[in-house]
Amino acid sequence: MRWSNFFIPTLREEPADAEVISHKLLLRAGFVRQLGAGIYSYLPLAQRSVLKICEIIRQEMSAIGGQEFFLPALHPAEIWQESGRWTVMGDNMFRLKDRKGSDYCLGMTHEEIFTDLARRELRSYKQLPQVWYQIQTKFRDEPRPKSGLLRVRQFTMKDAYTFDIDFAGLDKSFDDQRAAYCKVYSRCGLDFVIVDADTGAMGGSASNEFMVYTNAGEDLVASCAACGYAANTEKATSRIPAVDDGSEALVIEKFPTPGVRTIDDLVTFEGGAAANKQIKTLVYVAVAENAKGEAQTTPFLALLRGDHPLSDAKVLNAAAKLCNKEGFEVSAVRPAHPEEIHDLMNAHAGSLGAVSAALKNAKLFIIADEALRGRFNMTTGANDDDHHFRNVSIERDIKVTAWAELRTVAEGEGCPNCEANLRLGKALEVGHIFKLGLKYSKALNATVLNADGKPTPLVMGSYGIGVERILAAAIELHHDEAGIQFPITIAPFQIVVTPLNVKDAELKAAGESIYSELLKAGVDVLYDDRDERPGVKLNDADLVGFPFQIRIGAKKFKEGKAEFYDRVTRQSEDVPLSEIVALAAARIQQAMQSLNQAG
RNA sequence: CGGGGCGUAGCUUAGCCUGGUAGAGCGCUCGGUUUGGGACCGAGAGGUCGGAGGUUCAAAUCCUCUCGCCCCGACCA
Repeated sequence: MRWSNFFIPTLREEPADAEVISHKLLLRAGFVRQLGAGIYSYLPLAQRSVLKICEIIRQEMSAIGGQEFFLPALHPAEIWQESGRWTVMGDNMFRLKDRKGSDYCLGMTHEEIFTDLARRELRSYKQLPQVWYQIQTKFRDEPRPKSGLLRVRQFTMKDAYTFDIDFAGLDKSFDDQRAAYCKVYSRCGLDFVIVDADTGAMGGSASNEFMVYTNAGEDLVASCAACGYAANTEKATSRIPAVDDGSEALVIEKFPTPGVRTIDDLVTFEGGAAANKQIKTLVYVAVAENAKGEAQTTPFLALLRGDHPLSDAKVLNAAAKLCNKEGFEVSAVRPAHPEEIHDLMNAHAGSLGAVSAALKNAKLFIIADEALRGRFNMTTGANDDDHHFRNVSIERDIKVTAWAELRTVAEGEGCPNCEANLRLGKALEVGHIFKLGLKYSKALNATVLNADGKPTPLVMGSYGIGVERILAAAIELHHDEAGIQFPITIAPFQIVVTPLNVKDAELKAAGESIYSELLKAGVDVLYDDRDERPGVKLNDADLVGFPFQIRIGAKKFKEGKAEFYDRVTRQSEDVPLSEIVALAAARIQQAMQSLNQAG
């Protein structure tokens, strides 16, 4: 490919609309252009990378017996109504009508369509297992598209579905997919962690998310490099050192704390207490709804160690267990309003506490964090403005309704499964695999005859990879101030050959010859034959992120040499012209192998 | 859906408060010089100021409505 005829509209200036790095670089390096919110056109460079990612996926799917399909993106409503997800998917589903007024949608996933095919065509357990997949465009009407290719309304997904006769078969299929996913991400140059995840609207018994640590991510993940533990912070737990409370529980004592409103205030207050010796008392309200949409609220207290942050997700779970009433289900929790707090507690935020003797309402639910279990000689509010208690002994002085994990884990705390420490950070979901079980086969009545001749529902799994997210995540992970540093397996080209001045006939001829020899050697090469200044060509090449460059300049050429440049180290080495093609081919092969054999 | 911001040439933007000829840099075209990290000289092309309505002698500028985009939150297989 010759650069002069290849469409690479690089931008010198940063596009105003882009925020995250991958978005900026994809625009600047000429990979994508935006058509609308969350809708992007992939230009030739992006398409080349996407196709390479797809090819890696295909290889790994084939390796575990996957068969590629191509199913419709346009679906009649009936099949979604049959599974019940026509309503479950709500506003996230793009819907439309045909000329006759019949309802259709654009597929946001393909469980229904694959299951429909399976129920029509699969007859016998002897045909199982089946591993079916496709690489398809998905449509989701995201409430808030953002961050370039990271959260969009139209995107490419590899979605696979497995059909087994029993759950043991599903376990095997799931493990195969999981292993294949590890290979796919490793080959694409992504560091990832696997977390246990909620099955959400997909249903089913187990699921894993494949996450890449990047600040552009939307989830907070805690993980342990030593043992592989990883969890969303909505679920993650950790080991923390015990706090020494002294040898014996002292007598509880009320004392004045004028002006003290916060944990920090009390730390510095004369006669106060360290944050980890305080009990933080938060007033929350659980909101429950019944099927008619009627709402009920239940106030409760959440207790935490003074220096521990509350996890919204964890407190919601804990409250849901406690506050569900006949026909009502807790759907949300919120902090109580200041008036509500005063009505409940007789004091304002800053002087609140859960000590039974000072509680206005003795029946108030109290959920305490596990980190407080067994603690004594602690300090907390007295439910009397400007007063606190010291020497509070949790089990003696507070009537805890329920103990629960309420706190959010923090960077560097101990892994719950081993002796190492947790890493905490924002992460991006690049894949999600589910053990669906019987959910869809039952809903759609997809059965085969088992060995006893009885109809048995198919046991299913479903497995998704966000293709463009791999591209964007690779850029988030691999870039510098000059541009992208592509993992060679998914780079649009493996190498660019750059004569620094094409008006110099000798340089041009050398470039042409190296280019054609690399082509002959099977290298994926771009030839920069543009009549541009050297600075433009070199900056463009760094921006686009080709892993290697061969630079042919007048000075070195006179010595019979050209330069072999490595995008990551940004170092070049002088190589005799007669050897440079062989060297480049060897380096490229080496780089490809080291990624392809990773994981 | 709540909060905030922004729509002016292909890109980045000034002008808007205080109404009066729409400007710059980059990019683009032509000619010349130049060629190792986004050159220089000269000449040029390119703008319904997101859209509609209103106020006014006069609207990019003020008012109303509307569409679109970005960010934060809610939401999110």
